[in-house]
Amino acid sequence: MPTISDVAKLSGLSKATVSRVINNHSYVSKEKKDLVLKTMKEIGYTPNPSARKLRGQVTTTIGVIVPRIVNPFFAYLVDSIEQAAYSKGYQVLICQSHEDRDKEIAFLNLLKNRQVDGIIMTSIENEWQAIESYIEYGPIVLCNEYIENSKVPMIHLNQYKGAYIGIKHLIEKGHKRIAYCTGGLFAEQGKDKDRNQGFQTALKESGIEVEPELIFVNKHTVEDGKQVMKNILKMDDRPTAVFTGSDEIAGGIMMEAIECGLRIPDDIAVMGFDDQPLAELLNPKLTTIKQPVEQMGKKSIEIIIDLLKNPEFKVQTYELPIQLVVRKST
Amino acid sequence: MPTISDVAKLSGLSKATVSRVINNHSYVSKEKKDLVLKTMKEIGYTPNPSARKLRGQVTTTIGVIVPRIVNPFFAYLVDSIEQAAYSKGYQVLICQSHEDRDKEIAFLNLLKNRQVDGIIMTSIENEWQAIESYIEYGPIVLCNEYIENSKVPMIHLNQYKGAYIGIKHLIEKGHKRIAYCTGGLFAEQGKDKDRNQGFQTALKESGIEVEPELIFVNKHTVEDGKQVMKNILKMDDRPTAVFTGSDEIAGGIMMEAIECGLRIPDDIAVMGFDDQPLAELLNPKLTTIKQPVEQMGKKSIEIIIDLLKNPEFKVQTYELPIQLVVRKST
DNA sequence: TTGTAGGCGTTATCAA
DNA sequence: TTGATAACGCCTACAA
Repeated sequence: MPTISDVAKLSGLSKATVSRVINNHSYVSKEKKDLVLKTMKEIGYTPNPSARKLRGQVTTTIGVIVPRIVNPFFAYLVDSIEQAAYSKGYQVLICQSHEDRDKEIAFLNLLKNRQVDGIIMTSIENEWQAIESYIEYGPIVLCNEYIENSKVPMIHLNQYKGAYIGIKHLIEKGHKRIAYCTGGLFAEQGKDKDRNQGFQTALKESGIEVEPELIFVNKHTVEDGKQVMKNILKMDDRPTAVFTGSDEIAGGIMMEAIECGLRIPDDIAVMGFDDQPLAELLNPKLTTIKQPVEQMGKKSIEIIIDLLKNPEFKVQTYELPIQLVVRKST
Repeated sequence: MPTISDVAKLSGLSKATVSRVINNHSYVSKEKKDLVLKTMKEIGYTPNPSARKLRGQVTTTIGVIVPRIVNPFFAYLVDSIEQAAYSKGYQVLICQSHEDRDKEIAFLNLLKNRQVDGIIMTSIENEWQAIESYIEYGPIVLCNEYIENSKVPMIHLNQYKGAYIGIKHLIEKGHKRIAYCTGGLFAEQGKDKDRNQGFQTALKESGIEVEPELIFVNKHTVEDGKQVMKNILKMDDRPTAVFTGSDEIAGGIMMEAIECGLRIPDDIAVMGFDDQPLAELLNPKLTTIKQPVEQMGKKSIEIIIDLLKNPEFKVQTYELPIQLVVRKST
């Protein structure tokens, strides 16, 4: 692999001059600049990123932490982030936390180590305080997460509203007994608390009581959805609709329901969350809450780059629109 | 960020000794070793990867090139590779080529630049010759691709057989007019040529002619599948079955067919490829060809690490089993 | 068993 | 406008 010294030697100039050309610094004569450029091309020179990072330059790399890439929601989010980054000359380092606290910390250390210029977090595993302590090493942007009183920019959706309009839709369709699946624990604090509140408010406004046996917590996967449906089938007094936390859970629920001869939405209505490509592939097509993944990715990159270029950049919160997509499952 | 010098100073030892401890070298007294370990923990020291890479050490990083991460097949493949790598102490750098030749070359340059120790390629965009020239910089392993007479290890599936058993299955079910979707161009060479041959052989064995109007080329997405079905619906003499190159195309075909009132498999049988989670979510559940993604990932990592540890490692080809999964769509 | 010193490739500072 | 040089953090000959 040719180095900057090779380029210097071959063009009869100093490393310093070559470096200036590489980094588009001023005070290089057009003549020498062209010579350097030509030589670089000739021997196929590429700057060594490790050396650059070590020297303490900008890395033009942004880390993106996601729980798992096999979750299509995050795959699309990462993809949109990467494309936005690429168009601005940045690389993206994809980091899967696999919901592991230690891995998350290890990725945050990339900031300390100057492996990345900034980090976009799409999920949070550790205490916020621990995470926030890393902002002294570089910008952190929250994408699709929301933390009260944090000092970092957040690009997020109004999850409260998402659940609210979803449940409202079910109520309008005449449902009164609505099962509810959350990824968290239906607690006041923690994951999905905003959605939980949207759910409760919507019910309350229609004078419907929350029935604890219709709340399913810690559900994430297709398999979870199947289990939920199995439980519902055992009930004497079944709910007439199910609101879920993701299209995948909804898919599992539908699969199991159809397997057992139930008709959707006549026997039971099912509602997803995310609006993944899957939603349109299900039969009947899934009514769901659309999250504007592409916009979130683009905005996150925009913000983090602004922050990089101007550390005084005003930290604020961006809320993107979330909307109901009515299809055939409700 | 603390450096090795900080650890050395604080523990009253030299950088060399600290380095030896970090890298588990011999000839360090237990006493000093413990002292160093303690000091490292105290000040939260982590070695700087850039410095290590620059110094020309192993990076314990393996690059994985995929076309796009939003394709679930590749998402699962990457995930299995990452998990296998992690369990052996390696990191994985996920590289999306987005089917761009230049990006692929840029990623190959990671090898030159010593950013990664080796590269696993799950797709190929450039001429093989150009790619192969990079093996002088480090091992390249092909995963899910096959190149005649290459000098690199390959972990792949018998795609010929995949298509063959799929088509055979349809024929056994009594189908004689079978539409065929490929990601490539139905050429003698190039992408999907093995599948194409399996398709043709299976037909020939049953005395069925290939009907050019039933061949759909360059199909990849759900949207493509919908288009294919639209074309089929316009035909006077419709095929009774469709063999596709991925579960997603199959999903698009089913969606459109159902939309237009066709029953699956009675009016038209549909067959996928991959056995993604989606296959079980479709209604009816999709008959498909299962690709052992997890095994492929694991094997690829195994091979590339063997190669890293022993450059004399004998290069060979590994074929993993591919199998038919019969569900309800055929 | 431990320490010293040099160099990996780059960029910034200073001097010319 | 250009060049020499030091420094980023680490590892490894070589010396002690």
